[in-house]
Amino acid sequence: MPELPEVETVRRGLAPVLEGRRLKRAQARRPDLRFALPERFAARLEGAKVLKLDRRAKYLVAPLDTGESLVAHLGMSGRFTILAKRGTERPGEFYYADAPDPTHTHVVLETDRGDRIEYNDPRRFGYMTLIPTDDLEAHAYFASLGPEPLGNAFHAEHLSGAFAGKKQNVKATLLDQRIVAGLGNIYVCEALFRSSISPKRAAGRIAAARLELLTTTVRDVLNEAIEAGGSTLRDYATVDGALGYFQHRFKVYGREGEPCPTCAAPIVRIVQGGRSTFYCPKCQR
DNA sequence: CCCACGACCTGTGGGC
DNA sequence: TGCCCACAGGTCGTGG
Repeated sequence: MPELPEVETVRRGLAPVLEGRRLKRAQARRPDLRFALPERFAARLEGAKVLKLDRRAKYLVAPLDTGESLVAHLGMSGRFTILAKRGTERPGEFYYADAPDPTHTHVVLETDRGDRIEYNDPRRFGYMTLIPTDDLEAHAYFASLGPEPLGNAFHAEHLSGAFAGKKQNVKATLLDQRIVAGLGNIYVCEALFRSSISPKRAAGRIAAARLELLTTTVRDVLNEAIEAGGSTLRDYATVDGALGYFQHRFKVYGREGEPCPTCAAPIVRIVQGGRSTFYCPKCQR
């Protein structure tokens, strides 16, 4: 599920049930996700008050009143489900229409208000840990991250500096979290399409004016996806029963062989760095 | 340092 | 129906 917009959507969904709540119970059903969970993981969570729920790049970061922060990355298939106490659902909470396979529910949290939050992750590429809040910025997960694409430090000058001299193609370069933090395979394809930049072009060989456009399209595509509630590629419904069905229509991602929305030439799929890239060879140069 | 590639793990969908 | 392969939203470690 998760690129930046999806993680942000999860953050917004979880914040109302977590922020200001005390964790009455925590359970780790296995000792590891992608990496080993820290020593006494559940015990260190139990009794802690969640001060806030933040996002940095694709990480969720929850500072606790114990001085530690719970840090979670959803990997490829991680998802949180809120099982709100019956009758207490509020707007902003959500569940997935297709219930996750319970055999892959690895972490369960219960708040002092009676809400239950489950972390499910079949592929187990996700990870969680506890880091002293004061040490977050220096931690290996965060120290080398580039700027937030929706923040003020992400602009054309940043990209021209980071791209200077790079022979690597721009697609792979934009996936490098040290250059911009939070982009993933889908939104890189979409932003390059909107910028008319070929994914095969060397990052160091993009004119300044096009980098300006690229920063704009990156922001736009992320903001639109966040507004749409994150593109989970699956339907989800809001707890209050509103028709929450969401189908984000990508322009190129996953559309091999379909006509380019601009010029009708077929969208092409290529492999770069072992991952699929979708683009229009006529529009993107 | 830069870059390409395999590894991690499970599920799903297409082709035969 | 069953089997096998390719592929999936991300990162990390290794080796050139």
